[in-house]
Amino acid sequence: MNSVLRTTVQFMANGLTKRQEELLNFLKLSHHQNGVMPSTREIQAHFGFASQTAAMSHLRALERKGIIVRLPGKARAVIFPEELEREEVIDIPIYGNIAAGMAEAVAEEKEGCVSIDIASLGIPRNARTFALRVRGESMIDAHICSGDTVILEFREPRNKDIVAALIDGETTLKRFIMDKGKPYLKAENVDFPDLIPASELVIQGVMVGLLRNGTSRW
Amino acid sequence: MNSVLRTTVQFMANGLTKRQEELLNFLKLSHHQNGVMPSTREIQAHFGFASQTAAMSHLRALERKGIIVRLPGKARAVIFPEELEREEVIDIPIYGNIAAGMAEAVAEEKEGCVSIDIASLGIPRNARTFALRVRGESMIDAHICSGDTVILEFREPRNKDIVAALIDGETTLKRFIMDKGKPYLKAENVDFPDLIPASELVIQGVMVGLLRNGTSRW
DNA sequence: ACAAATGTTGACCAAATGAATAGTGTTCTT
DNA sequence: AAGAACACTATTCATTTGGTCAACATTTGT
Repeated sequence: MNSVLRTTVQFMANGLTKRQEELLNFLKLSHHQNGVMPSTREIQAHFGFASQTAAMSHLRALERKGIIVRLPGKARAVIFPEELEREEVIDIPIYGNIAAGMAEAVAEEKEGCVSIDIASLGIPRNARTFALRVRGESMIDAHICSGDTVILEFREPRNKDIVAALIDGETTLKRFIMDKGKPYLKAENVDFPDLIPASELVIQGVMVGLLRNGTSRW
Repeated sequence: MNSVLRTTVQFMANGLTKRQEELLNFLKLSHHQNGVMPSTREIQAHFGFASQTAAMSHLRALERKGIIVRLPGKARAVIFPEELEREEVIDIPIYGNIAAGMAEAVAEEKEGCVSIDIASLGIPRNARTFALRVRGESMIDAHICSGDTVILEFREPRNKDIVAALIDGETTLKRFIMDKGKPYLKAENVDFPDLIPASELVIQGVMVGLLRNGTSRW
C-alpha cells in the first residue's frame, strides 16, 4: 500500500490548492531573498520531489490560473504579471537630519527607505529625491502633520514651493516666497514667524509628495 | 587599419563609462519590460557584439563597480542590490467610486495603481488594501485634502478610525465613532453634519495611510 | 614611451535548465 | 460509478546559458 500521498485538495480563496499556494509562496520568497526566480530543479530540491516534472506541472497549473507568466524556453523566466504592469519603482532614502551640504547624499545618515513607483509621485524618473520625517506643527495649515514623511526633490525652488531649508544648522520645512526679487521663508502656522534670511539661503529640496502612515496620529 | 573602435572613455557621475551606462540601461529596460534579466547572448545580440565575451566583460565591470550583483553559474542571475534590500512591494488598486458591495475587488473599475513597500505603510503583508481619491473638504480638519489618495484596509473599524463608508450609494470618508454601543460617522469639518446611520452602516475600509502628490494643490 | 584599464573578436566546453513521455495513486465533483 | 483535476515518480533529450582561452585595438595616466 502506498502511504506517501495524504493530500487533501483544498481550494483557497484565490482558486489555488494548498500545494500550489505553497509553491507560489516559495517563488515569492525565493525571488525576494535571492533576487532571481528558482529553476525547476531548485523547486524540486526545496520540496524534496524526486523529479522536476512535479515542479513543472505545478508551474503549469499556476500559469493556467493566471498567477504567473512564463517565457517558454528561457531560464528562470517566471514572472508575476503585476510586476510587468508596475511602473518603475524608486528607492527614496529617509534622512533624520540633513545638516551637511547635501551635495552628495550620504548613505550613513539614512534612517530607512521608501520604495514607491514614480507615477504615484508624479516625478521624472531621473529626479534626485530624498525624504524627511516631519517634526513639529509649523506647516500644519498646509496640512502637513508631525510624523508625516515628506518627499523632496533636489532642485531650484519656484515661488510658493514648500521647501526644506537649512536654518541654524537644522533642516526645517517652510514655504518659499519670492517677493520682489527677495526670497523669504513662511511657516504655515500663525504661531510661527516668517524667516527673512540674514545671509545665504540654503535650500535642500522642494516638496513633491507626502506620505502619512497609519500608525501616525491624526 | 581598424576603424571599428571609436570609443571615448568618458566617465559618468556614477563612475561608469558611456558604454557601461548603455549596458546598464539595457539591463534595466529589459528587466522592466520582459520581467527577466537578459542572458549574455541576448545582451550580445542587442548590442551587435560578435561574442558573449564583450557582454561578459561588461557585466564583470558593472559587478566590480558594485552596480549589479551576480550569482555565479546561475542563468540570468543579475541583481540590482537596491532591490534585494527593498521591502516587499504591493500594488494597491485605486478606485474612483466603490458603489457595489466590495466583497470582490472589481478590476474593471480600477483607475490606477499605487506600488509601495509594505513597511512604509506599516501594514501586514497579507492585508487587503485599496485606495481612494479624496474629493471635497469634509476631512480637512484631519488634514486630508481634496486630491489626496487615501490607502484603506478592508477590515472591521475600531473606535475613532477614519473609514470609507457607503452613504446614499456614494463612498465618503468619515471618522467612525462608537458612542455607547451606537456607531455614527463624523466629518472632520465643522461645516459638515454628523451622520447617524438610518439603517445599516456599510464600512468599506479603514484608513491606514495617505499619499499626497506634488501636483496636487495645497 | 610604457603600463594599465577598457573594449573587442572568435571559437569552444561544461553545466544549468526547460521540456517531453509514460505511468501510479488520490481526491473531488457529478 | 465515472471522469476530471490533482500530486507525484522515473527517465531521457535538446537547448540555453555561463564561463573560459588566446588574441588584438584604443584610450588614459604616469
